[in-house]
Amino acid sequence: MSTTRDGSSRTASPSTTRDLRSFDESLPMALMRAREAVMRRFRPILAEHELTEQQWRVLRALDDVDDSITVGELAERTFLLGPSLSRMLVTLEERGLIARAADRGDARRSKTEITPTGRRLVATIAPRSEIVYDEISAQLGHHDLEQLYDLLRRTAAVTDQP
Amino acid sequence: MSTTRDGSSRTASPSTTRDLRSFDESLPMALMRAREAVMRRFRPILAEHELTEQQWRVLRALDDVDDSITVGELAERTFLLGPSLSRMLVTLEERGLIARAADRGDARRSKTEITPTGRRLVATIAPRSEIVYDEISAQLGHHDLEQLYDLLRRTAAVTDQP
DNA sequence: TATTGTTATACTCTATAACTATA
DNA sequence: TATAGTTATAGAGTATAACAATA
Repeated sequence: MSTTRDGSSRTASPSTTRDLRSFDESLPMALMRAREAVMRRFRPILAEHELTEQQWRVLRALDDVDDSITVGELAERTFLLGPSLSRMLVTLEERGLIARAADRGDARRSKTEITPTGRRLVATIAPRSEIVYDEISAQLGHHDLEQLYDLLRRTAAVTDQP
Repeated sequence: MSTTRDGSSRTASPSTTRDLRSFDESLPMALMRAREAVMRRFRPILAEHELTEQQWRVLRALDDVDDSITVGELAERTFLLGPSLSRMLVTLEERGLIARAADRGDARRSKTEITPTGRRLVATIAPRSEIVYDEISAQLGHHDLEQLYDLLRRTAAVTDQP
């Protein structure tokens, strides 16, 4: 690698002004490429179960919490907008994968939880997800993988406070 | 961090079977969160210039190559599907940001290039992109940032050959 | 017969605003 | 008056198939 990023002009650059890191090497693209590589293996598995990537995010997020959570909380965790999520929850409820109930105490809030059927679906898909994970773990090694997580966490933290 | 990922059951896990890494900690989500953090700062800049994230990817990819490239090549580099790209190119051409011409030699191929207007737009936006980049660079430090790139590259390589 | 790119079609998600009902 | 969630609406991207032109 060893790309010059110290503010000086880059070696192969025809421009005198400071360049963007080349497209292929830009951080957003590097992140997207890594994610694509992971998801490319995983999307067919989801498709078999007629789940979109976003619906899977919702199920996984709900599978993680033991209790039910509000729509707002769920939107934050899944990076989905309220309106998108709202309609997705209708679909997932119709499929019996999630259940909703009004919050006792604050009737504006609607609490969502995953159903046993939903948990079974997650449990069915989970092992296939592990295979992809293991490939990456084997490739990078445990130490480097943890380091990747750490670097990603620190990157995400940079712009957490807008 | 130090999550147990060696195949043994996890400490806080109620399940006897092998768990998924928790949703928040899953690799795709970690990658998405990092990317979101970067793009959250950048999207408003693109919106000012009425560009979507995908249109920006196309312009950046074309700005990178000195020559014109085929639609297929462009699709690969930008992670866009042919039909999506095809329609986007019409829009970008109408805006005078790109130009297309039939390939001499193989009339099936259509070669695309960025126009001077397109390059000016990229040059206008680029410095704002650098600010975001510098924040991350400052936070992680040069060494760790390069390491992040290296780890992302190795992650992407894992599933390159399906 | 295979390849390159475009069109057609249906669906999903994004994004913003407006609305309902609570608080 | 502010908040939580839904509905409305417009637009963009995804995905697959079908198609035209060319190799």
